[in-house]
Amino acid sequence: MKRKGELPPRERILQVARELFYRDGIRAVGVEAIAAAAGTNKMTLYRHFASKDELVAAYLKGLAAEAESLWDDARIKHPGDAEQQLRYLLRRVSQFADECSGRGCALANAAIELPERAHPARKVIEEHKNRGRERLVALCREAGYLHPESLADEMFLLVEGARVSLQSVGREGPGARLFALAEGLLDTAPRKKRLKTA
Amino acid sequence: MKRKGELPPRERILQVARELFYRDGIRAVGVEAIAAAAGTNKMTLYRHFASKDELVAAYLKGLAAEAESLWDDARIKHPGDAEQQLRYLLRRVSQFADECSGRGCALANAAIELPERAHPARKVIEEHKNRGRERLVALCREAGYLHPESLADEMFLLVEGARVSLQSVGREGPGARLFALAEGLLDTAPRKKRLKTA
DNA sequence: CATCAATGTTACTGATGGGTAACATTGCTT
DNA sequence: AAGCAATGTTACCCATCAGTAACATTGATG
Repeated sequence: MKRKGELPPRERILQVARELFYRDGIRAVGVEAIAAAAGTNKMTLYRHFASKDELVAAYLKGLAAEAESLWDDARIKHPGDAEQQLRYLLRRVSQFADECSGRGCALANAAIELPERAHPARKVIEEHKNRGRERLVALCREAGYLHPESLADEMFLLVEGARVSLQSVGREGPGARLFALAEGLLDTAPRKKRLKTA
Repeated sequence: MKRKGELPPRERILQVARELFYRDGIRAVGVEAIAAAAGTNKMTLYRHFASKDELVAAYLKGLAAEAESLWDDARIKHPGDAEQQLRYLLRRVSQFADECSGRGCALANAAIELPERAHPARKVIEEHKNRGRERLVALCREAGYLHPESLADEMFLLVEGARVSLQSVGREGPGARLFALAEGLLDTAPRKKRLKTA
């Protein structure tokens, strides 16, 4: 049944999982619905994923990888300029918040839906968020800010808050100010004195 | 079966719902489990709540009411002093974030678990969060800040971000800085010139 | 053409979940 | 004691869901 021009079932399943898990919630979507929407069936799904939990973990891992490629984009667009990289990331994240249909961050949502410490998805989520925080601190430091950890955490909280609040106060809520607020931070946060290296 | 000294079944159910829904998630907890943990049974539960969805709405309404009593506390403790009220609220919220077992805001979590626009819980959540935002703006204005909406939204995002990030980066993460960051905001945000009224 | 791996199909299990019916019990009130 | 409302008990119905077994089909490769 392999029609040319079509992705293999595993990829189709992951793609559909992205849409359905994100839109309706992980617990609200059954594996059968995913298989059907992917043009395949439960049996094939279970040949590629050991369990629903593993499918969820794979789904989140794909999202995390994609999100982390943003950092590479930033480095490529503004090589050597940490502050511009920060602003670039900020722009992209704000833009996403504006387009994401009000469901916020899929990783954060999954963490809320799956509180069991042992769930395979939790490791993916925690590692992703922690890496993001560390990278943010590193960029803030590289950009010469005086208190990089504090500034990075503030931006982190603003971004997380903007995405989660989409669901309760909507796109017109406080999240709409994310870009302006965070850029204000970058503008006014204290920096090291620029010592002329020449 | 009404033993003296015990709360009536409705209250016991709501209390148990608070614990279980919050700890394990709404979709993860069945009504039967709640009834049993409340020392009663499904039939009695359904005599007090038309459906699980209504029980969820009632559970969240209770939480919202309790959270909103914080504003009254603040007004009583610091009457006429909007800035001190803000700092008081901030302290209480930070303290909660430190003690809440890492599951963050039950209202925000519920919004993530229940994306259906028609769910009776959504109205409770949205109204609660919007009221909170409005009250925050009002307090910031009353405290004489120059840009009350902007300042209020920034605090709102920090608080929401701190609570949601508990689940992915833990209590030692960026959320641990919530109090310091938000107080810094109150310290440095621009205010109207204090015109002597005397 | 023969083989073999990947996929499809159907049907099933066992568990759980929301919700209800019918009837028994309790305890307060008069 | 009688009555009544709230509660308890048991047994259901029906849907859904994760996961599996057994078997049929396809398609590319040799």
